[in-house]
Amino acid sequence: MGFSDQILRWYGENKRPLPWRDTKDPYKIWLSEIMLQQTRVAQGLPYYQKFLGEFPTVKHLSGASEKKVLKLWQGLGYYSRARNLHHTARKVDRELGGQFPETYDGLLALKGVGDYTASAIASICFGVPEPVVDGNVYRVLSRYFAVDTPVNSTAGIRYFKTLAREAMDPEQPGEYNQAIMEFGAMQCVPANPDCAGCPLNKSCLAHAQGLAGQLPVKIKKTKVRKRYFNYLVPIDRDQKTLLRQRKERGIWQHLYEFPLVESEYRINEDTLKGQIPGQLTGIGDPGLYPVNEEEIVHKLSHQHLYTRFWILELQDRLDDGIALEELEAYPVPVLIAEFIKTLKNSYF
DNA sequence: AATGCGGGGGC
DNA sequence: GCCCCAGCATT
Repeated sequence: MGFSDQILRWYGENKRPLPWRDTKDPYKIWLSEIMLQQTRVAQGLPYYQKFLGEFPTVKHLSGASEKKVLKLWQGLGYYSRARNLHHTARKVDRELGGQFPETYDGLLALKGVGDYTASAIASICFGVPEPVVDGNVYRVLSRYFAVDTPVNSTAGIRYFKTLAREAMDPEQPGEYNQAIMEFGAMQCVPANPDCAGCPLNKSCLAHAQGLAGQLPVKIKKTKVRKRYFNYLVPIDRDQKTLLRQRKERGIWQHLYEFPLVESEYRINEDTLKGQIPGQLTGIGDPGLYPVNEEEIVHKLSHQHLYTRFWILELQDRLDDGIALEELEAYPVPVLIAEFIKTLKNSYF
């Protein structure tokens, strides 16, 4: 029995019943694939259900505001996915007659759809024999065929795509693609895989050579940047506050946050006072009170954000003040959402 | 060819 | 603390 047959047999006996497994609706498959990019099934699943409940069709998603889409996406991370999702929904709805492209190339042209996602949709929805290569596939193939080429090198990416194409079952590409990914997620796991209990261990080359724990090989690149955030949380005489939308490139694009004073190094209270924009203070001398003495360290993949929040008590009225109850309508980073939560529990 | 982009969970 | 997760866009 060949590799693909073994994978498909294992899948038939072990697959999880996931909601996108019982459909070939391109909208639902596309939605699930975008959400699961660099995201575990357990984390993405509740978002998938939420989105389908709110937007049953691509037309519903197209008709929503970006703000609403980002709000529903809040907490899932990599927010460009949500922006591209919204953009592509409008394109499909308004320019493609509500129909998703049915070819690999057509799908690849959509924003937010790369090689992996185009292959996934094309194979699952339209039976196109295009192999998916995600983190699971890299791991399974590198072990089963004992390949130590770094999977994130240029040569590795090309090699594994070819290997994946040769290993797949072109007769049932959708089933096979889901099978190998599920096998990687459940059986051929990154750490401490249960090779003794694996039905493929007799033909797995890495297992024969005792190399399973050392594959796949990756070129590592971890450099964490430190940033220092001081958030000014205005409270005006009407108990209203202020949010601003992040427009610049970088983290959290298009999400909202309180007025931010950022610095390359840690600053003290007096320095911070000098950095408060006059536009914010208005008339009178505002009171500045720290909420957290100890910095909150918010960790992103490549950044550590050392953060303090300050209440800025204003004498007069904000022009665009937002009542505390209205804050929940705005898409905000988890760091801000957590703060708002504590604010409601303590300060008010 | 490299880099930036979130947040959560496992070990 | 480090690694990984149904990757993609940009430079």
